[in-house]
Amino acid sequence: MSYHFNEIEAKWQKYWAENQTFKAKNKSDLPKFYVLDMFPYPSGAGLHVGHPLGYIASDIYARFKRHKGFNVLHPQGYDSFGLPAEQYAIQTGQHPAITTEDNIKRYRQQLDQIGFSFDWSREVRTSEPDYYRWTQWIFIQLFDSWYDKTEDKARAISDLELLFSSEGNTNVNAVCDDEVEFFSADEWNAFSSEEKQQILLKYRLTYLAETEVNWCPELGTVLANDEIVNGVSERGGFTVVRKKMTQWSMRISAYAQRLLDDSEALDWPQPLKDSQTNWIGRSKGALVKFPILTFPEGKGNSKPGYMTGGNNSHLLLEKAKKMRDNPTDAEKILWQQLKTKKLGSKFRQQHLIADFIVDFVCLSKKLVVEVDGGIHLSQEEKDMERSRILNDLGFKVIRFKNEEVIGNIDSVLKQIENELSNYQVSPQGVRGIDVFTTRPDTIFGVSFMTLAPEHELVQEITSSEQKEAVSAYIEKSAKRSERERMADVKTISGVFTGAYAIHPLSGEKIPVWIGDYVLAGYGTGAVMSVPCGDQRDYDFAKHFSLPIPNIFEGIDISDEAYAEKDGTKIANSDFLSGLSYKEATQKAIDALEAVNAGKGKINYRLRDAVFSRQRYWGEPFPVYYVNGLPQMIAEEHLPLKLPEVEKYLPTEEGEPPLGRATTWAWDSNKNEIVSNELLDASKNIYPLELNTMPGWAGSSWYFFRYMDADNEERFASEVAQKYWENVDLYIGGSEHATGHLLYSRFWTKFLYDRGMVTVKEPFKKLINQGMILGMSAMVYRIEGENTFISKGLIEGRSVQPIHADVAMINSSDELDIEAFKNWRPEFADAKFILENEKYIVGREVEKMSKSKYNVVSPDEICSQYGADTLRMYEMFLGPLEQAKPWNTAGITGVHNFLKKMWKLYHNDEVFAVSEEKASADSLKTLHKTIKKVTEDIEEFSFNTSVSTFMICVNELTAQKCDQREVLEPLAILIAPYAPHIAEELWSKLGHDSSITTAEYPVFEEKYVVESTKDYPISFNGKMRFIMELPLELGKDEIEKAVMADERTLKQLDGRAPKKVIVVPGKIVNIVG
RNA sequence: GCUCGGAUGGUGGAAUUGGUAGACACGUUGGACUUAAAAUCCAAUGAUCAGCAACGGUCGUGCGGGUUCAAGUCCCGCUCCGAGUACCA
Repeated sequence: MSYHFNEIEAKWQKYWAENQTFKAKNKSDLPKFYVLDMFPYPSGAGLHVGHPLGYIASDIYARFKRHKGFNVLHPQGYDSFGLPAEQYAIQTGQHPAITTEDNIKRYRQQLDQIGFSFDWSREVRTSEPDYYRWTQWIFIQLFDSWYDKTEDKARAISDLELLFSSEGNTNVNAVCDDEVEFFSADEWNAFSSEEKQQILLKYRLTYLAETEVNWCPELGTVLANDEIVNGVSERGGFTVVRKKMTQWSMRISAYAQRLLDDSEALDWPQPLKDSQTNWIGRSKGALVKFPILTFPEGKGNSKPGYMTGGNNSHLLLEKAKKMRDNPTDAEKILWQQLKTKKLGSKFRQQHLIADFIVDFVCLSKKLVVEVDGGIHLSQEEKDMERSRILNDLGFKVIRFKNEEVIGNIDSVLKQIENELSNYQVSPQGVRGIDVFTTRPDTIFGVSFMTLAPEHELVQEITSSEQKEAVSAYIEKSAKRSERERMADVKTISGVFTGAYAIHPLSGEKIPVWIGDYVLAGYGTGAVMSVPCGDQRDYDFAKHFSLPIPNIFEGIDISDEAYAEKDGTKIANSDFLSGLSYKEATQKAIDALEAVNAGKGKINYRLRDAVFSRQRYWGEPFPVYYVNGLPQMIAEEHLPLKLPEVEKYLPTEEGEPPLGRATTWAWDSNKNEIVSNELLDASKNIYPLELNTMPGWAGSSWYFFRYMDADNEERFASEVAQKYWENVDLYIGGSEHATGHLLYSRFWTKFLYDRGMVTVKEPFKKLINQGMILGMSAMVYRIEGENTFISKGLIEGRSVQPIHADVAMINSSDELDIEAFKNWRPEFADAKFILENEKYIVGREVEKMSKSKYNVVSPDEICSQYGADTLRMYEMFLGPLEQAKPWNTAGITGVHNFLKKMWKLYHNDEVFAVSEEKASADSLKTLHKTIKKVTEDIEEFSFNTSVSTFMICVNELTAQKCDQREVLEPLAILIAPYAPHIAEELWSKLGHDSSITTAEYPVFEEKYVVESTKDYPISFNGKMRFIMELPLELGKDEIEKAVMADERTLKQLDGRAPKKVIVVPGKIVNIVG
C-alpha cells in the first residue's frame, strides 16, 4: 500500500479541527507548558518556506510536551496593525481592514496545511477592537502611574498627588523629566487644575514630550533611520529634516536597571542578552559642569542672539520673508506701532523661533505677540501646543484677534506694554556646559570640548567671527541622519565656536568646538574631550591640530589614544597624579563635588521610547485634549474605535491621517464620539488625539491575552494568569532582540508593579531561529547583446548577471530555455550560448524575496511531497539557530525516508504488523533512537534527530523488523515531527483516539548495552586499524592484546614503541 | 567604527566537547529492472600518488604559529563572510 500523503494529511487536519484536539484547558491537574511563536504580521505576499521554520520547531516541542503529559498552551494570532496594509490603502484606497482580513485568510490556510497543533480558539488580532480596547486600557494604566525610585516600582498617580498635597515634591524620589521645579505642599494646593496636570505629566510613565524626529515634509510623515538614504527619503527621494515634534513617550528608562538585572536569570541566547545589555548601556561616571568663559558680545545671561531659529531655519527663512512681504491688515497696523520702538523695546516681525515663525517678538523681554485670523477650534489646539513650546523656551506668548488690533489698537498696545514691564530676568547661576564622562580620572587630560551641532548652547556661545562657519556646519549636519553620522567614521569634521569654557579643577581655558561625532540625543549632547584617552577625541585633535596632553605614566600616545583602564597610572594631573584608574575616579568625583562642579552618576543609554505614529492603521489613543492638556477616556467607554477617513494620507496641513476624520471629537458628557462640527469647549466637546500607537503596542502584551482570550471583563483573568504564568518557550527571529523583547519585558514589569500580572518576566526560555535563505539563479547576459552565456563559458567576458525565476531551473542547475523566453517579453528573442547543449545557471545565496525570484512557497512543497516531508526537511536542513540556504532538490531524501518508514508497517499493499517478540537488534535500534531523539528535542537539535530517524528506519528495514513492540513506540517518537503519518499509522495499529497524548516511550539502558568496543588503534595520532576488544578489559590487558596483533607489528616494522597510551573504552595510541 | 555570530567534501550538514574527521542526506558516476522513461533497488564517491591487486602511501576542517601521546574542538595572532547598531563619552 503506497503512502498517499495528500489524503492522509487532509484527513487528519480535518479530524484535529473537528475534535479541537489541541484546545488547551485553563483548568487542569496536569503541569502546564506554554509554547509561543513570535507574533506574525500577515503580509500580502503569504508565507514562503522560511516563515514556518520556527513554527515547526515550536510545534515539535509542543507536541513532544503533550506526549510527556503536559497541558500545553500553543496559540497563534496576528499582529495585524501595520504599515504594509496602510501603504496598500494609500495606493488603492482599499480599507486596510479588508486587506488585512484577506491576508489573514490566506495565512491561516497556509498554516493549516502544515499541520500545526495551534489552539485556534484563542486566536487574537491586534486590530480588532475587542483586543485593542485592552491595549488602550494598558496605556491608561501607564498614564495613571509614576515610578517611585525608593520603592523601585511603579505606583498609582493618585499616590503622587497625595504626596504633593502633603509635602510638595522636594522629597519625592521619582523618575521624571529633567526640568521639574520644586514646590511646597501649599504651592501645590494653590496650583490650578491645569498647572497640576502640567506637572503630573512630567511624572507619568507615558507622557507628552518633544522628540527629535526625521521629518519628511513631502510625505508628511516621520521616517525611521533606515528609510533615509543619503539624507533623502528612500521612497520618493524627498528632503528629510530633523524636527522637534510633540509625541507620546514611554518612560522605559525608569526600568533600565531592572531590565538589566533580571535579564541575567533568563534562559535566552547569550548574544541576545548581550545586545539588550548594550542597548540599555549602563555606564558609571560623573556629570561635570564646565563654566562658559566667554559669551560673545556680552550675552552672558541667557539672552540669545537674534538667531533663535531651530535646525531647519534655512528652510523656514524663505517662508518668513514671504510672510513679511505679505502682512495681513491687522499685522500691518500693529507693525507700524511696534517698529518705531514706541514702547521702548525692539520688536522683530515674522521671526523664527525654533521651528515656528512668530508674528512679533521682543527678544530682550522674551515676549511673543501673535495676531490670529479667523478662529477654528483645531487651530486653537495647535496654537496651544505652539505656546507651550515657546513657553518652554522662555518666551511668553500673548495673542490678539484681528478685530482687536484693527478696532482697538490702543488697548492692544497697552496690554503689550504691561507685559513688557512685567518681564523679569530670571535668576541664573553660572551657565556652563554639562557633560557626562565615564572617565572622570582623565579630567586633567581635557584639551577641548565638543558639542553636538544641535546643542542648545551653540547659537548662544558662537563668536561673531565663527558664526558663518558654525551655521554652515549645522546646516550640513542637520541633513545627515544619525545612522549616516555613525557609519562614517573616516571623515572628521567640526568647527570651532570661538568660545571657551573653564576647566572646573585647573581653571584653564578650554576651547569649545562642535562636531557631529557627538550626538545630541545621548547624555547631555556634549563631551569633555580627552584626546590621549579616547580615539575619537584623539583623531579630532590630530585633525585640527589641537593639543594632546599625555596624562598616563609611561604610555606612548604618539600614534593612538590609550583607552585601557586597568594597570594605568595617572600622571600630570595635579592631585590625581600617581593614582590608579579606580582611585583617581573616586578622588576626581570628590573634588568636583567639593567645588560644586559635578557629581558621580550612573548613566543609561536607553532612551524613552516614542509611542506616537502619524499613521492611520494603528490603535487610536484613548485621549482627548482640554486646553491642550491630554485627558483619558474612562475605561468603561473603551474601545475607542478607529474612525473612517476618505483617504489614508496625512492632511494638507501635515496632520496625521486621523485629521481627515470628520467624526472624531469627544463628547465628554455623553461619552461618545461625535462629529467635529460639534467641537465646542463650552459644551464639553473636545478634539481627540490624531496620532495612533506604534506596532509594538499590541505585541507587548499579547502573550497574556492568549491565556484568557475571550475575557470581556479583564485583559486576562487572575485565575488564568496564575495557572499559565508566562511563556515557557518562545521562538522567533533575532531581529526583535532590542525592540519587541525589551518593550514586552518593560510592560510586563509595569503590569507586575501595579498588581495586574503575577510574573516579572514574560518569556522564560527563548530560541532564535535562523533565516532560511533563497538560492537565486543567475543567467549571464553578454554586455550590450541579448545573448545569454552558460556559466561555465563566461571566462573573461564581461557579462551582466540577471535573476531568473528559480521555478525555471531543474535540480542540475539547468535552465528551461523555453520557459525563460516566455517569462518576459524582452527575453523572447534572446540567444543562448550553451555548454554540452545545456544552459547552466549560477547560484547565489540571498534573502528570499520576490524581487530576486528565489521565493519557494510551502504550498507547492505540501502538494508535491506533503506537510510531513516539509516539516522534517525544514528541520533536516541544519541547526535551528543558524541561517541556511533552501534547496528544494534535497527534499527527496526526507520524502524517501517517510516512504521507507511507511513500508515498515506494510507488507506490499496491506498493513502488516506482527505481535511477536522483536529481535534484540531491533530493540537496540529502537532504544538507541529513543535516547538520541529525546536528547535532541530537549536541546533543540532537530536536524540531528531527523538523521537519527533515518538511521533507525534504515536499520529496521535491514532487520526486516515488523513487530508492534518496536513499531508502535516508533510512531509516537516521530509524531511530533511528522504528525499526519504518525496518526494514520497509530489508527492502523488499532487505536481509536489521536496519538497526540499517547505516552512517550521510555528509554531502557538494558537494550543498548554493549560487551565489546571497536578500538581505533592509532600510531603517532593517526588511526591505522580497528580492533574489537571486550569492554571489560583493563588498560594493561588492552595494551597486551594490541601489541600482540600482527597489524601492530607490521606498523611498527621492528621499531620499539616509546610510549603506549590506552584510554579504556575510547582509544589506543602508540607513539614511536 | 563598535557588538555578536560564522568558516568542515561538488552541496546542506555530523562529530559523544580533546580521542576513528566527513554520520545522515542531496548531487554525481556506474550497474540492475524496463522496448524506453519515470519510479525503485544495488554499488562507488574528500583530494592526491602508486598499483594487476590492498586491511597501501601522502595531504586534508579559512590562514600563520603554539600546547598535547592526540586538535575541527584549547591558547595566541590574522583573513574573509554574515547579522545588529542609537559614534553611548
